[in-house]
Amino acid sequence: MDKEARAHADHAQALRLWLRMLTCTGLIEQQVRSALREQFDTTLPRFDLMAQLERHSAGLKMNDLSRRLMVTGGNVTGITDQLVAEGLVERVAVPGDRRAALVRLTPSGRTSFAAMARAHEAWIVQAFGDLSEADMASLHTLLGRVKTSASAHFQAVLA
Amino acid sequence: MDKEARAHADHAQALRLWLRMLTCTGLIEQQVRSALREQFDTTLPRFDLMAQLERHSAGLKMNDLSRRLMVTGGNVTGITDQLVAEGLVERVAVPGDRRAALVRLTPSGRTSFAAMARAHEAWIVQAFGDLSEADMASLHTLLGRVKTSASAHFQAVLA
DNA sequence: TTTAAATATTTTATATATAAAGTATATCCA
DNA sequence: TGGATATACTTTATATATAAAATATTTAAA
Repeated sequence: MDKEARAHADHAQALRLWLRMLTCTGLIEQQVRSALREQFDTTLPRFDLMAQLERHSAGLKMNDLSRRLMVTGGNVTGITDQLVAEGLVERVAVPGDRRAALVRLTPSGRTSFAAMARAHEAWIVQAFGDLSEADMASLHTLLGRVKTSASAHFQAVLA
Repeated sequence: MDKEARAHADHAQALRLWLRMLTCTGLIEQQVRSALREQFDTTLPRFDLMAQLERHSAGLKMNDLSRRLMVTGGNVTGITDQLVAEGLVERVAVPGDRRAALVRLTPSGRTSFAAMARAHEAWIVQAFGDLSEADMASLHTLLGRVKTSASAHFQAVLA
């Protein structure tokens, strides 16, 4: 196979791989969304936000949530408003800074999240159920390489 | 390690793997969205819809698009409306069925998509640039297992 | 110390997305 | 044939998501 043919093959391979990644992620994500809605009457963005707060019991500023969830601040405002309306989360004033507000789980939110997290874990374990521990370890390693590679070339493409 | 401890380890491993999959997919997807917007003033859903039409030059029914893109019919209606407004796509009556409409690329849409597809391929190749062919092959195989596993357990969770 | 710049968040306008209801047409079958 | 069903699509209401503008407050600087 000459250089050009090999380069062409690489392109097709990378594209096929990307499509399969999207398929896998989408498949599991749809399942999680669907189950969250049916079993807990909630959504994935709300679950994700609560998961961050669960790890930081003192609360997080909107800004922190925005960075950790990798979404815009306006988005965090909307989801937080929903969760506040549902009594699962509360905004607390920050003593030294009247611009900011800490968001944290209410007791009700903490209880509610615990149940969802248990179920969520079970869904994920089930989704990967046919893979051996070795499979999962290899996959984790290879995806680590993808993460590094994609991050490294991110700036280049934007520039 | 006893049975319970091993089970616990599995859970953590599956969750970590899932989070890493989400990170990788999100990283590349954000990059693609951003580049599509900056370089072609369009969006990923529009690109995806046009990609389907490119593969079926005779056109696809809304229904087909909905299944292939794995989104609801209402969603396809909205994106198609946008593309029609931009002159990239057209709705054509189906001879035997007055309910249905074929959607297909206009000449302008075909030209426009060709340029985007070329760039898209380059972005993806770049994102996976640090992986060897062997890495990509392994990843493809392992993700095949994930796809099968997640599909198999999909019904079980919903039931 | 007043202004300028930076930070934290919300608001606005717009684009996806979904589920569920609505409209129109086709098909089936008694 | 003609009414029940199914199919194809759109519409509606609502929830995410973004970018960009607006608001409020803090910090830095001249």
